[in-house]
Amino acid sequence: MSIDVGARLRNVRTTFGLSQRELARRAGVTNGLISLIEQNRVSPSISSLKKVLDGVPMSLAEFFTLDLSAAPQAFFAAQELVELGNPEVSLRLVAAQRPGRLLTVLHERYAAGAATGEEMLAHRGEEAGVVVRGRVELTVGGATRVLGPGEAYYFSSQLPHRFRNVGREACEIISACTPATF
Amino acid sequence: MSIDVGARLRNVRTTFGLSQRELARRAGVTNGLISLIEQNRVSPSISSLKKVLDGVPMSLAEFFTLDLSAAPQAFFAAQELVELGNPEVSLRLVAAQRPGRLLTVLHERYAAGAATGEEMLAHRGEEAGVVVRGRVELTVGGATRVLGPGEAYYFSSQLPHRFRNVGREACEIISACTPATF
DNA sequence: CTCATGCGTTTAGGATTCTAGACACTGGAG
DNA sequence: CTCCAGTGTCTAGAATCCTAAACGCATGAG
Repeated sequence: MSIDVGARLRNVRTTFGLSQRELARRAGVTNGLISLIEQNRVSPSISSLKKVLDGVPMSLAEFFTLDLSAAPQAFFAAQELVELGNPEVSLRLVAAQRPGRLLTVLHERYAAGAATGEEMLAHRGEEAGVVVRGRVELTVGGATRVLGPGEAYYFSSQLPHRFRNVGREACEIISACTPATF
Repeated sequence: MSIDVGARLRNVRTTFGLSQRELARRAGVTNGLISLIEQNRVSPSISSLKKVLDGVPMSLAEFFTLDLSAAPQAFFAAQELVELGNPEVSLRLVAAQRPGRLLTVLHERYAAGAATGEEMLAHRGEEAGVVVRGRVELTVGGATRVLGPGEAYYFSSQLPHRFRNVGREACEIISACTPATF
């Protein structure tokens, strides 16, 4: 085998921020299998590799087309950003496929009235961003503020936080956080 | 499995004019395995599918990227022709990937002094072509003739035949044969 | 500290793939 | 016709994949 399936899979999995167990759960296989494949201790059957990639999701064609030796891509067209959200809250990730990435940079778009959810978010690291369109209500550790175009934020992600679009139009934010959480 | 690996492999194999046994020999596997894969009776491991495709040859990326549902390609850039020969005798095949192809059309290029080999060729079907550059000596069933640019040939492929470049420059031929032998 | 939760790894054994060889069929030569 | 060489298919058993369950190691909470 000249092609390193294990390294490819590990790259894909970590790029999408999944643990072996989480990917295994989504794919309907065991975490042990993911481990064995990533160590090249087995050469998976097409059917099981297909199942695993469905959990990402990624096609077999994309998987084998990945060029790991290529110099990291520096520029990305809008269409190249990877969509992680839903129709209400669109989260478009910059450089999703870059291995060992330390930053998560997102182009976020909230429909009118949309929010990050009922529960407050809280995770490790720090995050910051700038509003580019519309008006967004940001709550951080008990404090709440409405931000408009050109205004920005920066806080420790451990503080419970939530974004909510309080305007009547869609709003857009460019955000970053570290370490990479997506 | 939504992806039909068996049909894909059978398409690839027949497109290249190989029998299950011949492909198996080149790939270093058994003909039974080729049969089982093509019937989707097994889901091959990546390592064995890789071995099989190496016998064609074709990469895993190409294999999974094949779009069998696409309308047949009608036009081909020079770079899209598939090289089947060697540095001495270059054979560039038109529409190599088209399944169920009845014709083999080649852009052939012979280096000075190069020939199709010591042995005479003989196979089923008929073939024809036109010389576009240089001078080529063509032997068919005991008769020999030197052809130059604009001259052509047509014969039953059962007759033993051989091509030899007798000029001092490279020569080129556009040839066709049916049924598809490559 | 202990405990709980999460991580990747390892292993025995059941499930599947793969090989070696035989089988049946076809087309061409003598 | 027989014989030969080619084709694809099938099957028992060896080899490999895959699962289930455990392990050891971290990190964070109480």
